[in-house]
Amino acid sequence: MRPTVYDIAAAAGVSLATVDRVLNRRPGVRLVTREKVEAAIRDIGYVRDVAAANLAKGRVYPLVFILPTGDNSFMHGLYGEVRQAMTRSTFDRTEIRIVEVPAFDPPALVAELDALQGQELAGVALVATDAPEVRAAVDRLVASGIPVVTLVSDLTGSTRHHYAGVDNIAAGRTAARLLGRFLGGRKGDITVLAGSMLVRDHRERLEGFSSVMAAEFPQLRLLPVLEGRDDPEIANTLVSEALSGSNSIIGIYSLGAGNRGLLRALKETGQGRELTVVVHELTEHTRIALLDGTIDAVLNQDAGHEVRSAIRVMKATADGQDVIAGQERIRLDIFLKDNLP
Amino acid sequence: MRPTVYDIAAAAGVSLATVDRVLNRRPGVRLVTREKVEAAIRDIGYVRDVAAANLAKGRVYPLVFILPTGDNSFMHGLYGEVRQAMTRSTFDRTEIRIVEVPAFDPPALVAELDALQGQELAGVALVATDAPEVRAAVDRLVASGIPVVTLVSDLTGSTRHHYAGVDNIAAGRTAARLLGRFLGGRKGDITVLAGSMLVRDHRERLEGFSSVMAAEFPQLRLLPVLEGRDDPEIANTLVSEALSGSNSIIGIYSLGAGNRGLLRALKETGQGRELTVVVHELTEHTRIALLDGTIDAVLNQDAGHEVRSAIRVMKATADGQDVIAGQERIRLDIFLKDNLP
DNA sequence: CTGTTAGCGCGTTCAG
DNA sequence: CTGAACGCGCTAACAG
Repeated sequence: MRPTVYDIAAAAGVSLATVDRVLNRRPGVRLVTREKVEAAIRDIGYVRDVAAANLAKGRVYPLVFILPTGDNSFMHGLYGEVRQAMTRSTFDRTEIRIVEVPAFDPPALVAELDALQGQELAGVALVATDAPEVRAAVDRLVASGIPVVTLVSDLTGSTRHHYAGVDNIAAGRTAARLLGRFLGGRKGDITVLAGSMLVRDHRERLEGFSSVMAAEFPQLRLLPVLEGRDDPEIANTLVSEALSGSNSIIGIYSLGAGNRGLLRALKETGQGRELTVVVHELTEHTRIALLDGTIDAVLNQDAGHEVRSAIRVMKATADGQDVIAGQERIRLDIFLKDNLP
Repeated sequence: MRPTVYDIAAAAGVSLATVDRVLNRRPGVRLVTREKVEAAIRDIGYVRDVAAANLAKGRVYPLVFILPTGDNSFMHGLYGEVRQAMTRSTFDRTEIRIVEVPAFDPPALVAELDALQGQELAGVALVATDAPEVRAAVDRLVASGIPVVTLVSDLTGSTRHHYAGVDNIAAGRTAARLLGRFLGGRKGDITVLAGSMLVRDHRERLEGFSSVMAAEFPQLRLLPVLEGRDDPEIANTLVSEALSGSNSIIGIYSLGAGNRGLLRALKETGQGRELTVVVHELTEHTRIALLDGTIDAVLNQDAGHEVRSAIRVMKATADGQDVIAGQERIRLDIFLKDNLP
């Protein structure tokens, strides 16, 4: 039988309350007593039963997800996954609240972040816009003792506890190699469609993409990046213009959202041209395009996995526990038409 | 506050013990009483607190993993993951036992399966060898009330509760498309190295591979399948012979384990030839080969995810709960040299 | 057939 | 600074 608080009380020759105080780092225990108890804990190899502790405490984990507004399928999916998680709240002992902020708007994000100060939270997850003031606001939150995890897009250099998202440099590199190899030695131009260079994930994807392109596929030339703000309308316009303006374009890499617009442009302006296309995020639109051959590969991050992982990590961080690293690594999914879920 | 057993007792006008009896489908309750209680449960929207129940019961989940012996990195990895899981046993309330059986040996597997009958188990996970007698033995186990999940290789047509592994037909199809597109229109022969046609996962991969090859890459011709029994030595011999015997081979698909042997053959006999190679399972060997360009893509199943998923499913099945479907889907990982974990 | 009661492992008053 | 005692939501004897 696994040792309990009774065992350690007996071993240390103190009462339960004292054991509890040292377990929960509460004041009111003399140094000598504390050390005696800590020794006992180590000796008998005690591990706290979190379930029983939570039961006794009636613990719930109040969690906040800060998500950007935005009319694209990926964000819709992300919202959906968070709502799914809310569904399991009673079971998980979580209490999830969604806060919406305008996309690509650092001041708005900072305001929401600061508004969370002082609220008794077990964690906040945010899709970070990469700006110094956001970094500072996150650091303030962390300093106030709240577990913070970035979701989808990271905030390197901040003190956030964890990042629940894919390695975007690797994603860009992978896209470059797929595109390069699928083009099989052909020579021509590549157009890159991004959302905004204000978010780190897009910048990183571009960085990875460019470096592999330059190093390994010199016969392919990168055109200036198109910024579609993850908006289908803008994306459509930009890609249509690009395609009409040049017929040396043989490949497209769409590293942001708003692919609905890209697909429309491909169907209309791209009609009859042989384009190799790699895009990010599996949605109902990109799925169909993959199946009908309009695009060749989809790189994806599993929003459900990201949300569940973020929750696990926030809970664990809130209790000072550690997590299974391998389980929390968000993988880059590569979908061809053959391995769609 | 979420309703408890007390609330339902009050609502139904009975005692706790009676409530407990109907909750746990135990005998000793009159039909009318039972119905009254069930109505109350529905009315107040009661959901049982599994953690509290497990605490009260002192419940542990005795689990058995039946794994094949075999000197290849994938199986070593799988063992490692199960051992990792054993590490978390106290935390998970699991009690995991590993049973080893010779690989590709239906009678041995059946014997072990039957030996498990009557043991009070919360679940058994097995890497299934696909044979009618195995199917029957699994069905017997299921009939005796033990949750059974297949791991890595499925046993279609049996009554196993769940399969924790990748879709191997999709894996084969994906391999074909990667190989076909990476070869960019070149014409030549493709060699397939398998472990054994006795395991369903290998048969399915071959099936998926062949069908996409035939339908979409007619310029590529499949050579007769090599069966290496997932053994590095045998694989080395077979591949070396194949390569020496023909110089029209331009691609290789290794759909089983034992890639150490394949890699040796490629280094020695394949020296200087331009081969496009797709293999299964990321191991220390295939990782290096991917990085140094000996192979072009690795298809992988995350053994850690498979094991954790199998455990979650067995526990849930044992308690009659349901699982998050999306979470238990085992994805096919595609690794290029750029997105290695 | 049904009800009472004492725990499971832990946290938390409230006296001492 | 320390200890005794009760309760979290649920199960399991043991009575009736």
